[in-house]
Amino acid sequence: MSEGGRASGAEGRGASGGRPAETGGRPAEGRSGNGGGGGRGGGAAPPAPAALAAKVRTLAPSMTRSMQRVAEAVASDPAACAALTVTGLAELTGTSEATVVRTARLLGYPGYRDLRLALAGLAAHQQSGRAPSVTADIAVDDPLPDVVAKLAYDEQQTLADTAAGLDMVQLGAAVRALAGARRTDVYGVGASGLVAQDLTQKLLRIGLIAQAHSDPHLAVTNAVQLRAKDVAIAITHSGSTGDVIEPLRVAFDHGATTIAITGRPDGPVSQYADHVLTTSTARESELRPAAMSSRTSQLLVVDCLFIGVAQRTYESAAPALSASYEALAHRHRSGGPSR
Amino acid sequence: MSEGGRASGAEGRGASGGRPAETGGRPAEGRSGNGGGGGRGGGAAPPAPAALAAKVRTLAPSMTRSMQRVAEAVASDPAACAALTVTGLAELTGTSEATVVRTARLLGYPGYRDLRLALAGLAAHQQSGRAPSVTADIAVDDPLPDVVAKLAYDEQQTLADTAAGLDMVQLGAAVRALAGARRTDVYGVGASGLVAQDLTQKLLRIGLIAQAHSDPHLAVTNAVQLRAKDVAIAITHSGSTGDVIEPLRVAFDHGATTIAITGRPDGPVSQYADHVLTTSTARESELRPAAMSSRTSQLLVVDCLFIGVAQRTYESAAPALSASYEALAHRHRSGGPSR
DNA sequence: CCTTCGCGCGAAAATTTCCTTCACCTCATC
DNA sequence: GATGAGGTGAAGGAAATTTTCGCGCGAAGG
Repeated sequence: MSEGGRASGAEGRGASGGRPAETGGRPAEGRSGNGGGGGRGGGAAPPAPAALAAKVRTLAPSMTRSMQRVAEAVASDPAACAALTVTGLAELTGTSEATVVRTARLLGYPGYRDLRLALAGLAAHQQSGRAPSVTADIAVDDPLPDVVAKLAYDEQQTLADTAAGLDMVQLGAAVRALAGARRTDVYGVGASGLVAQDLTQKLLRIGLIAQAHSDPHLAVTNAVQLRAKDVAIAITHSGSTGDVIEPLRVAFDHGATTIAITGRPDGPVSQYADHVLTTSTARESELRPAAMSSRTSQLLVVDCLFIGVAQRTYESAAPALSASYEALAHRHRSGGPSR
Repeated sequence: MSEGGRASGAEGRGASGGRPAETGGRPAEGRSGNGGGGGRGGGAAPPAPAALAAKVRTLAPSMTRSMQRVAEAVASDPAACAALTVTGLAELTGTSEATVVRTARLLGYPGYRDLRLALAGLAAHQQSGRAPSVTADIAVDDPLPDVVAKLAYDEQQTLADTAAGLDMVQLGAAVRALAGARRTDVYGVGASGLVAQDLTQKLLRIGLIAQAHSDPHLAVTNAVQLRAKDVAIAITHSGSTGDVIEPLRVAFDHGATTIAITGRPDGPVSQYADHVLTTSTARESELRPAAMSSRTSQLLVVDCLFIGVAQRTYESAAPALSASYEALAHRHRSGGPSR
């Protein structure tokens, strides 16, 4: 075979651009018959992107009986055929390997191998095509895979909504306040309490002084200590959680810069907030309380705050980050994953 | 690219005799096979439909250098790799055919042939999706709007990867265990501790008995109390957090059903886990530690668990949900401060 | 009805591609 | 510096794909 090496001739990195063999030019079109139509190098025959079924129908008349059987099998169930070897497909269609290869050639591929690749792509394409009910609410009898898909989709949606709805001016102001704060208090109860803690953990990691409060009494007690240049953040989805508003009000009255992260910017909490960051409110269903998606939204806002602050205080944040990382290293069991 | 000085430098050093737990037998044999749930024995590991990039990132740390090169090539340009034979890809990555095959195996495919097929499918998939312009890492001098966009995009990606990579068999088994549990303990420290609390809060809301532990000592103390029919869940991104593994081990030894939620399914934590739920690992950058995206991923898994359990226990969950909702209603005020 | 010819078809050889085994080499540990 | 445990690639074997070649069926002509 003069064609010799696609692979061997590759000689490496150039390969990424064009495929090895073709670029070099075929030595001699020794291949008789077949009009060379199959070769990608020679003709302008596109490997057929996804319109395979159409091609099958177009070419069907010019096919022999056996080839039609193969073509039909391929067109009707690409996924199944992609999983079969040449021998398997031959058996399935009651034909021979040679016929399968001939069919692949007729469809425009150099051989069965490439047809199979295209088939796999087509199958994947079809797979993605069907996901119609994902947008529906989660039902009690949804199978697990649907639950996962719906949840992931919903949360993605929440993220997009949040990002789109974030007021950059408010965010910027909040970041500036945080970056220059002497200390920062974060108030949140329930699910929002976890978000408050998350923010606190992050701020501590870059060397800032921050504390989260879930206990309303302690929160107020601490809020009294705040003064100008300090920052207080209240996190509440409803915007009307008294236990969180109260400490924020105290902080506000004592001259601290106050920030509210809420899904209801028109709620009571905003009264005492210098800056309001709005989280998105996703539709809720019985199985999926609002708290669930609000958490996702809140966390994104918190992350944005964190990154923003880290950027502005990069000089001190970077060392602090690595320091906290180092400090934790030994907590990971040695003998762990080898690599 | 992310591997410069990979985080795991910490874990690397110890490596005293511990094979990655993947295939290794469990320390305590003779436990129920649990309906073939165990994925390790060569169970029905899904060959990964389109979540290949995620899988690469998940498994990259447990790969050798050469394999990482192959994996990276595959992940960065699936289309090009799909066009290459085993020899071609070996040359492209400067490795040997054996290494390519080994990598394919590690990614969950029987051999390179099947990886190649999946690659073709992935390529077709990417073809349809637009190339997002915000894939770059977050830089120190990024303006705030870019930060928000990138963060949101990254987290969306993380969600998609997680959903795609979740093993439904394991998830189903975990849900069943939780739904039938007498009590549930959840272990997590640091950022994962917040996720543990989140899960606990949710389970409590539907009337289950659950408790989160961040204190390793208390966690172990509690783990001793567990017995068959109880469930213990460990949440750790690294898969090698001793403070979390220890209580899980104790629970495991006492006969409880154990579940691990980790980004490193090959890590030590899996040794003591009846069911392993894998979270996705996003690429990390200096400003965006891995802990950040792992949290998103973990939360999705936790949400899936929650919904799954709520479905299975709907009769009791629904009333419990509304009851807890009612109980909190008065905490939200419409006007001024109360109390 | 028989012969001749063309052509579709498949079995098996030829070849490429993929997988496995084994020995070498590197690196880490003692 | 010795020792051992993998990572790594080269070569050989297995499986796939592609090509070759001849059989058999049906049609046209004798």
